[in-house]
Amino acid sequence: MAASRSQARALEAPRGTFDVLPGDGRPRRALGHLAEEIFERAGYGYAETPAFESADLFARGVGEATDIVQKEMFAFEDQGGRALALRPENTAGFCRAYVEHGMHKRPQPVKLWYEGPFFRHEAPQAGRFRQFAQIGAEALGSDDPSLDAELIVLLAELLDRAGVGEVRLRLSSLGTAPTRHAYAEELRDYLRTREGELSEEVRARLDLNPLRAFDSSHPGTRAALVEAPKLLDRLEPEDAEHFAAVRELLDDARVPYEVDPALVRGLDYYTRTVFEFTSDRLGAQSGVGGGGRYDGLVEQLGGPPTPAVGWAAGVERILLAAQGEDGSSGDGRLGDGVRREPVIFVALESEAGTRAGFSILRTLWRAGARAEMEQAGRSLKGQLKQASRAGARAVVIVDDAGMRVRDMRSREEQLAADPGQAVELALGLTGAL
RNA sequence: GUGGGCGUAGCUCAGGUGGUAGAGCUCCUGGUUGUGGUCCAGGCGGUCGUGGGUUCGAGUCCCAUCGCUCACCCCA
Repeated sequence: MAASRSQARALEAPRGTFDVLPGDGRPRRALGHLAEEIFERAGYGYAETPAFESADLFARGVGEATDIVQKEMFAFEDQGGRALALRPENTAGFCRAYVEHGMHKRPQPVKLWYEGPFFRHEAPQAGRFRQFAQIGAEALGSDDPSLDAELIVLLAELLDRAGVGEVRLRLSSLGTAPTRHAYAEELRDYLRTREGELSEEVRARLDLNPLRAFDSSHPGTRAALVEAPKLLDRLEPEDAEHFAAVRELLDDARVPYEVDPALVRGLDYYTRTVFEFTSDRLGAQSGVGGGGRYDGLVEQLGGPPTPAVGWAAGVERILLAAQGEDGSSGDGRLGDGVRREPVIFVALESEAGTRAGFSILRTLWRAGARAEMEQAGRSLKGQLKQASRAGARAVVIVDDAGMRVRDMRSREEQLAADPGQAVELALGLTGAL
């Protein structure tokens, strides 16, 4: 993966980015197609927002106190002095678009899905990049628990059909903002009484966001948290009801999950339901997809009060998990099913053949056939080898005398009187006629 | 940002105790195979990450630096 020449160094892809080469391209595209199929069936419309937005959107949307905003944003100024940032996630952007385009006037809920690149300035690691792709879905405009369940079911289906293998689904509820804030106070007070046992990081964050203590792997912190009050026990009755309804629907759908009171998502906007799918096929970055409800976000961004749910899944992580241990095939579902039409290869035995060959190539394309022509000056032997590699069923060989069509299976050749007949013969061999 | 591992041809890697670069694969050519998927031969391809130092001489030793990678952290 690493280039090595110093000359090339300056021209390497930036740290934390990667090139998608043809080999990786197929499963990647297949994942997108799979997502499209799943979402369209469920009534989700494809939407896109810009790859960069006003930096303020993320500060207000994602949360000033989050790591994402505090230290991971690619922020910059444009020539007009506007403060912009590459989007670190999509929810804030969709909410902005929802407000900007008055989507609250549409039939609710508005269901959207997306796929695209996101940017976070983090130290790269297995499954973690500075530019990465996410597939995600959001449903805005209803607090119905069936939306929470629906989105989780859709994500479960996507992961399953992508072939990521066994996943774990953790589920919890954060309640609404006020209960969460009250709980944060309570937790902070509790943790203060055991401050000596906590890790330095957790102590430093105590004021900013005590809930984050639950993410810590520090032994002392974990021990102190065992006896800590649980947010789930502090939910308002209607939040608890909502959570129970979501669980009921998941039970009915036979989606296995575990309720994990320690599940705290790192974005400030979450309310009520939160969830995360993890896979042990990944390294330390075990999360393949996750999300939750963000009932206050649209309003916070200047829109009408609008409950909403959504999730995002990491494309690279799904691909990584779907790859399996052996590194290549794995469950092998992504893109393996696509049947490809046979190719017709146009071989040139003389330089003068280029014009005739190119004309035949265009005719084949217009006829809807897959066709390629020799363009590297190879010997005929090399051309046939190339035709083989390209998956050719027929080869049209053009020379000074005329042209003939070779059947790559029987190795038999037929003379063609003119280009029209050559095309006909070739199409006949590939079954395209 | 911090720590561990690693940086030799496009890819995967060899290169005890320093002596001035190799293999396999890929690609191309020729031969063979009925002009292709086998086999044989040949060829293209490397400022040994970079800079400095020690030395008559460094891919091999020392220092620095950059990059990759894994982990912490955080998250998709």
